[in-house]
Formats: sequence, structure tokens, C-alpha cells
Amino acid sequence: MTGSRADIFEVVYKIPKGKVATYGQVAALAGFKANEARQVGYALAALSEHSAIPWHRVINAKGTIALKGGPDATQRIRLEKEGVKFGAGGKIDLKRFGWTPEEESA
DNA sequence: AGCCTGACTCCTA
DNA sequence: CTAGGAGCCAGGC
Repeated sequence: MTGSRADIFEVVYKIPKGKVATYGQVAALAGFKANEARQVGYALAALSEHSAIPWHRVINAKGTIALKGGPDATQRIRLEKEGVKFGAGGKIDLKRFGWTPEEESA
């Protein structure tokens, strides 16, 4: 974790299916300090649609989808397909779907 | 080469 | 609940 975009992608790539992580969580794991989430958002925004990165598993600190794509947001659709449920207001229950790096920290 | 924009988060009022 | 400000990087024109 040198604190570069590449690290962000690796962390995101490690997020297991059916789970989600917040920008701040990913940023922290990637080795970021301040302005954490910003760079994560920019990095993901800059990656290609064909990327192997499960960027849709990355959401904001409020537990809601970051990208605004409307009711047909690709991010939300993909998450629902993976088993992630959205509550009222499109909020995800981080208590249930929040990714815990500890189980992957092996 | 420079300027503008954008998928965040936190704090305070 | 909403509104505003600070702090960072990369891509597109």
C-alpha cells in the first residue's frame, strides 16, 4: 500500500461478492491518510468500464450509492444481483453488507 | 502547457 | 433535515 491509485484498485478488487465497502474504508486500507475518500472516488471515476474492478461494491459513508444513475443505476443493479439489499432511500445496511477486511486480511 | 470538473468525508450552524 | 467550506488526484480539451 503505497497510497496510489493502484492500491485503491487492489483493495476494491478484494471486496468479496455480496459485500460493500465505503470510500473511507477503501482509502484507509489503501494506505491513505487525509483527504482519503476523494482520491478513491476520483480513481474509480477514472477507471474503464471494462475494468475487472468491482467498483460497484464501493459506496459512500452514508451507505448509499455514490453514482447517481437514477433507478436504473448499474451500481445498484449489480449489487442487488449479488445479494445486497437496499433500504428506503436506496440505503444499504452496512451492518449486514459492510465488508470487514479482517476476514480477508489473511 | 494550463484550466475545469468530478463516484467523498467531516465539522459546524 | 439542509448548506457551506476545506483537503487531494487524474483525465479531458
